Amino acid sequence: MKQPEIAPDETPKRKRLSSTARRQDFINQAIEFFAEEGFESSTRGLAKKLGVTQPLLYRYFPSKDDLISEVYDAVYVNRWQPEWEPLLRDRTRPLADRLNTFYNVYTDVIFNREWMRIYLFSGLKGVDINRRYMQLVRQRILEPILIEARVELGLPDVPAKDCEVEFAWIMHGGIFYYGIRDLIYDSAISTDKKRVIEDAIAAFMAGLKIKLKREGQG
Amino acid sequence: MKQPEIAPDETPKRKRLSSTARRQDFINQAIEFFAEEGFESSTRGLAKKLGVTQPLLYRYFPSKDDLISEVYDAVYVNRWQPEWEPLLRDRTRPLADRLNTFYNVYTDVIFNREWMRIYLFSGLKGVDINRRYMQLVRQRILEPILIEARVELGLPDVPAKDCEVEFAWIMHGGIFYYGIRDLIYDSAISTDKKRVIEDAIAAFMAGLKIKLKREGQG
DNA sequence: TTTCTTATTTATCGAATGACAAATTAATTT
DNA sequence: AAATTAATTTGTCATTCGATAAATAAGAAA
Repeated sequence: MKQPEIAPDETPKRKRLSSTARRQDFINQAIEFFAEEGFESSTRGLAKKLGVTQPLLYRYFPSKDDLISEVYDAVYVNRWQPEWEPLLRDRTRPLADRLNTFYNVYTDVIFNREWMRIYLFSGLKGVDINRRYMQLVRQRILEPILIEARVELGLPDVPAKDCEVEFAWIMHGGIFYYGIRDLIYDSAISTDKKRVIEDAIAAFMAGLKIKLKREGQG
Repeated sequence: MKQPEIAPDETPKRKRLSSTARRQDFINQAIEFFAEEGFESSTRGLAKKLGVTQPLLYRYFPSKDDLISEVYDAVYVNRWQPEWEPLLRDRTRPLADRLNTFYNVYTDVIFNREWMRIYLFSGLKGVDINRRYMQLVRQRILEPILIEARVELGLPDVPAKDCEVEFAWIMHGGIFYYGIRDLIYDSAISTDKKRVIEDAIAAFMAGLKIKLKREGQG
């Protein structure tokens, strides 16, 4: 099939974007690209996806690693919502309700192929941003939850013990791993996220109640 | 510094191993190597670790991918212990006891850096052996557990519902994610694995009891 | 229009990669 | 000891990689 010579304007002109717009576009598409192909994938492959030549990337980022750092920031830092934290501390609602709301909105953000794969790839690379992210989860999510639980059970308002944090991690990790099964392995059975979260939280609350009261006695 | 000419025997002679021994050694060290460096790492890097030249690898494996397949088999297939399954079905013991024993011995096998990293790397590559492994866990571990739970609670012995399997996955995933935090992210708090497992199982059993009885009524 | 700036491409470099062929050397067989 | 077999190394090739320098072209300023 010959290309009909109708439109002489069809010659692909170079698009020129403003520096900042182009840069942001590069980062956004780099997230998709590296999430799918891994960080070891080539800058040429990324350039192809972007529809530009490979050296152009180096006009915007000094090196591949610098670009990757920006990808981390865009995924880990920018998508964290500060309103999650007060939500968990809203004592006008039962804690179980708050937890359900939180984990539904939280997983709305992180349960997508991009986020999950970037998280796993960067974790395997040993980048310290992952460790910092887990500290964030611990301090801003899990420890507040444990304090709220004590308060709701009428127990003294003391900081959470390590083994309690570990217990909260089990619930959090269980929910997280559901996302991995769904988005990385395509192996989730139920697609009813809300229901899965509900059951996970119910078990956590039941288990925590027993655990805290037993500790209170011993 | 000159090398002192004391020992003329010191000249590094080539070691010659039997074909099968060499092959097995290659696979074992390839597990370590790829677990640490990722499957994208070079065959030259592996050869250096092995103390041989890179082309020798091609005497034993037709291609890099073939070697990687053998690594999968060695990790996923060979380390699975068939005795785990009857252990879960031993009705002379309370189910909670059986679960504790099982998860302690199971995690003795999979909670090591090699296993965990190979699992995550291959999962991200989308190799189907991961999906098959998860099916194995579901059919040989989780579904049997759910049947045993029904029996112990005096409920009718019917196959597990999807949402029950999902609930069992939450516990399993919670324990699994504890391993990831410990071995991949160095972020586990408690190193008392036994205790963490105990709490996870207690919450699961408490939650399941409620869940099954409620289902039995509705 | 002409000049100037800068976004983008072309061309290329040196290093690293998977893979193969041929030469070498150790062990086994005769 | 000589001959044969097989394990291992040396040498190399074609690609691909991240990165840089120089050339080109689009848009803004004059």
